[in-house]
Amino acid sequence: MNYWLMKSEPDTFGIDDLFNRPDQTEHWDGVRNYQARNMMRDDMKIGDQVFFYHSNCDEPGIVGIMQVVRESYPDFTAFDPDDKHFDPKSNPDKPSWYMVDVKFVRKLSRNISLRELKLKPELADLALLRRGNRLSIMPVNAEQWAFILGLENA
DNA sequence: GCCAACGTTGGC
DNA sequence: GCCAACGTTGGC
Repeated sequence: MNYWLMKSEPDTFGIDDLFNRPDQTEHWDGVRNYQARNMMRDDMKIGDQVFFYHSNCDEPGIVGIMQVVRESYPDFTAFDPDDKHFDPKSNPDKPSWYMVDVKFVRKLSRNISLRELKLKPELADLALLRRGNRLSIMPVNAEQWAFILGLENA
């Protein structure tokens, strides 16, 4: 099983929005970066666990856990001229962009903030903390996953 | 293929 | 609002 971290701005789509979705499930559309797309398309498998990260907000950090419940399929929002993430170069015959479905697992008992994560030498290699990394989807290894969960009740 | 200009992300 | 760090675009 693989572990991931996915970013979203809570003003647009936060952990509570996922919680309130029918079946507590949503497609993760709008990813328009090739590296992130490749991870979703090729590597994200059903059952993979994902940290939900709130970005661009008062206290950026990890707020919950979700899991992959559907593997990659074309991101149809790329075909819709009225959609914010419309991409004229993508079409149903040859889609450029893919997405997965994720399901709410649980909220963390507290927000494990970016500020806190940065203080931990154990997380020096976490992709989220690497200089200049703006990817919206990043891998987390098993050790990092366990360490971060260990912070929850610390 | 190079690279300058531009747009976006996202922490602060 | 600022700005660093990219990724993308397009002229050449």
